[in-house]
Amino acid sequence: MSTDPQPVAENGQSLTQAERTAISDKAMIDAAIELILEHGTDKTTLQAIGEKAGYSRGLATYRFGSKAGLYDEVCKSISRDWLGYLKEGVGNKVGIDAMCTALDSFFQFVSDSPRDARVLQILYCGAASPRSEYRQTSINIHRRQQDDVADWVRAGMKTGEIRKNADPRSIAAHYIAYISGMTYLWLIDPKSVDFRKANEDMKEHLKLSLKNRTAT
Amino acid sequence: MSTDPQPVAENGQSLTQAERTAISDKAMIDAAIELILEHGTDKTTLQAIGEKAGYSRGLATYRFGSKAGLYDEVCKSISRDWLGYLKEGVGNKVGIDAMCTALDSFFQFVSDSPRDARVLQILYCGAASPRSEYRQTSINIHRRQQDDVADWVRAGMKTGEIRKNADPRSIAAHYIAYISGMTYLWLIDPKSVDFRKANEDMKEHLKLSLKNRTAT
DNA sequence: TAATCACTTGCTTGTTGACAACAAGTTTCT
DNA sequence: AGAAACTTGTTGTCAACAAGCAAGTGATTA
Repeated sequence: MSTDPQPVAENGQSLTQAERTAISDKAMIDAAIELILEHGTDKTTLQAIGEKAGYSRGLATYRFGSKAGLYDEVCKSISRDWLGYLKEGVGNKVGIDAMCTALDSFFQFVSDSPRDARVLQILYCGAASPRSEYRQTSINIHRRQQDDVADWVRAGMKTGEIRKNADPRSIAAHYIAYISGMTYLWLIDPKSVDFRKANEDMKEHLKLSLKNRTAT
Repeated sequence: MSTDPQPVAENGQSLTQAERTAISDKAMIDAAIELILEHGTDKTTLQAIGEKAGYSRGLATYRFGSKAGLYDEVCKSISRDWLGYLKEGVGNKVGIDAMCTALDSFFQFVSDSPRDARVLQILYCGAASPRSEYRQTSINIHRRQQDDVADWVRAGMKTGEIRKNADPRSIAAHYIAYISGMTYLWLIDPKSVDFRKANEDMKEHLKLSLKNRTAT
């Protein structure tokens, strides 16, 4: 629909194979994001995805193997974007500062790309089903997020900023659970939640509960 | 399979219509819970549910209208159980005490009925999809939970236990997001999370951040 | 009280259309 | 010419609906 079924480069020359697959992959992932937003994962069909991307009903299966395989790629694709925001914002920060900045980065990501953020959350939710074929992707992402946060906490403890009796893993679990749960609440019922205010409160809360009070 | 297709009361008398539907409804909801745990929502079929419950492949659709209608009832059924735990534990408590006790009640529910808890979380996740037919049920439940928590906070502020500048709605959102997110993490990757310890930390955290420090 | 008959409700079976997945074909690049 | 991208033909599964069968209900009559 939106794309030429036989795309041609700007200069009129024909495309390489690699370019063709890159273009069609992106077109299908974008189409999938649009359709998931509109109809949810269950009710979007591979036919609709292929045709919205400007190809045939069969290409999505051919390329990604299965519906779950495509969703897995969508999940990874959006995650990469989000990771870009995170790296840009947090950089080499550690401790409370890193945790607060990551909250800002996430809010920025949700504000800039609410559609992607919604779809990512929908896909994470889909991974909750037993036998979900992209569950492992969600597990890996959430494990890694918890590990990163725990590292920030440990580093903050080393500098003396964070109190010595903090439990990095437990704090990381709380922190990631907060983001995950908040995003879920925002997804199903945006009006019921003031994401910005909640994040500001969370930042206060982190400072209050993690700061070393015996500090110099 | 497990139940007689034409059930008969203990005394040998035949059943009333109401009894028959109650029995078959419960059998199908129980069967759905088992099958969702094993195969997830997508891959459990109405045929499998009907037959596991001891009836025909068509009864589930006939009774609940659709697969989503059945899942909606499963969601409500488990929610009622959980609400029982909550009422039993919290009773008329308010403030920090209510919030801490609710965490204990939830952990108790998850420990006593991990299968139900898992299925409930899976269904909440399913409600994240746009056009999910039981999304409204999830919205209502989460709204109500946030309202209850906000009321506890307000009541705690009135008694002077909770600091005057607290924002009940924001605190409630954080609290419910924590539970929701934590349950998700536990669901997809039980090993990555120590639910009991996280709850203990959360309780500490609530006391620390909500207590009125200008108190008598 | 007991028998019967019209009606309602619970439940099953037949059928249809939509869909994912696979296989075999066609077109485009190298 | 061969390989890779892409399309089309086909199959089995499933949700949903519709039509029918069986069991329960309640009023009437004797």
